Amino acid sequence: MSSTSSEPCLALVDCNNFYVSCERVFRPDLAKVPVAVLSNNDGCVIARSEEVKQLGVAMGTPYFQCGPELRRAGAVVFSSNYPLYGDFSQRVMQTLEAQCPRVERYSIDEAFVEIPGSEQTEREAFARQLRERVLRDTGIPVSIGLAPTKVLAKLANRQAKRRKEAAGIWSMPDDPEIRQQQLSVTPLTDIWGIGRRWARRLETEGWQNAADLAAADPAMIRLVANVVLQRIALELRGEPCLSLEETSPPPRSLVRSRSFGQPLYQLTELRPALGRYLQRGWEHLRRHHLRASGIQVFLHTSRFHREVRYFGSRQAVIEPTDDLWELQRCAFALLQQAYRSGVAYTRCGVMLFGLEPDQPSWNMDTAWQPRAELQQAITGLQQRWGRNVLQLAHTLTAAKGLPLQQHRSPRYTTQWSELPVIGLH
DNA sequence: TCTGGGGTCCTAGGACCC
DNA sequence: TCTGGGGTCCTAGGACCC
Repeated sequence: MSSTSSEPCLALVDCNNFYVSCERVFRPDLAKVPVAVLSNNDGCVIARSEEVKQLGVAMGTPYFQCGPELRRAGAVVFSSNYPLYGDFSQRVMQTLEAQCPRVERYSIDEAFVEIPGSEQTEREAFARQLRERVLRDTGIPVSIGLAPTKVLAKLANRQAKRRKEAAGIWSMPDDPEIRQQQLSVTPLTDIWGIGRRWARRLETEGWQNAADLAAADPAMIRLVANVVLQRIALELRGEPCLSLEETSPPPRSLVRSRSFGQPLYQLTELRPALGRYLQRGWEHLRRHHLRASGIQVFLHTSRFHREVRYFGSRQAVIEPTDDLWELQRCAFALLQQAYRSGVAYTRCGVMLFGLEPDQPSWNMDTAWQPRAELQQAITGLQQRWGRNVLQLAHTLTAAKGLPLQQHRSPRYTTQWSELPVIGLH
């Protein structure tokens, strides 16, 4: 077995139980206590501490089902606090970028990084140092999986988390036989990019685990499935097909939507809710100097009830704009078209698509000038005082559609008024 | 009673053009 | 009025991810 290899080495750095870890940074008293974080509207469990996993509470379990059990176990439960998690994510990523030659921010709690060094021991030492650094600088524990490709790094990360003796760092073995052995006990659904559907499909073709897929003829996989699966199979063999993307292309669309705290029936109740989501989307446009050339509005009933079901949506292509009032006029018109009366709506939302960079306003109609200045003023005030300093009045009129958030922790790092207070005793 | 939100990529099929 | 094949673009829907 060679401990030196010329293969480039990637690593997947993944924050452990990320949202829970964020909550614990400011609540060290919860270090050994079962902790769970709920989705918006306090609907499902979306992050679990080790203790909660031990209880057997699965990811995505509705809170109303596992709530009693969590209470019996003395668990502490939080509503999700995205400003806090976003801020911690930023800190973790910046720490990685300061230490690693190349970094791809993959999600709020994961990054692919390039690991320097030609020997496994050297790389693992680097990874170990990186792990300690992130923990020291941010308070967030991470796991690191090392491998020559992204798909293998994902699997290595799983082992880093699973194996106690790994202490958060695990390398995919270089030796082909040992690696094959490892892959042969890896079910298809553990592979990044293969969900339940594809796993079933591949099994009927005779591929039962990751080793089978790695050994299969790539052309055959292309034939049976598609190029995505073919690339995954090649990556399982150690042939890189997915490169490290340090810069991501700007998003082409954005969605803002929420479930309501209680069902809504009337257009007059839906408009303020939609107005709030639209305003969030508009803020994104302004922050990133974008305009939208299309808008879609959707609203629907609960997926979980048998009574009247309805999923309505309407869209329109529009002149590229970042004007809040114009967007709102379109959104409300579309809402009106998609709306059916007598239906219990549990969620609505708006999608802005065809996003493009804001052009200098060479064609600015003078009639629009005051409105552009007004928008500029709003953006300025929001940047200085926070987004809630100014909102369209009608969005405040009905609090009915507001989602439940009964367990939210303070926004320790993003609101002056919610800074943690350290007392001397 | 109570079940999240925000994305990407690929494919198939239709419209249209040369 | 008859005749063919191939390319591009767009959209809807499926699958997957965190």
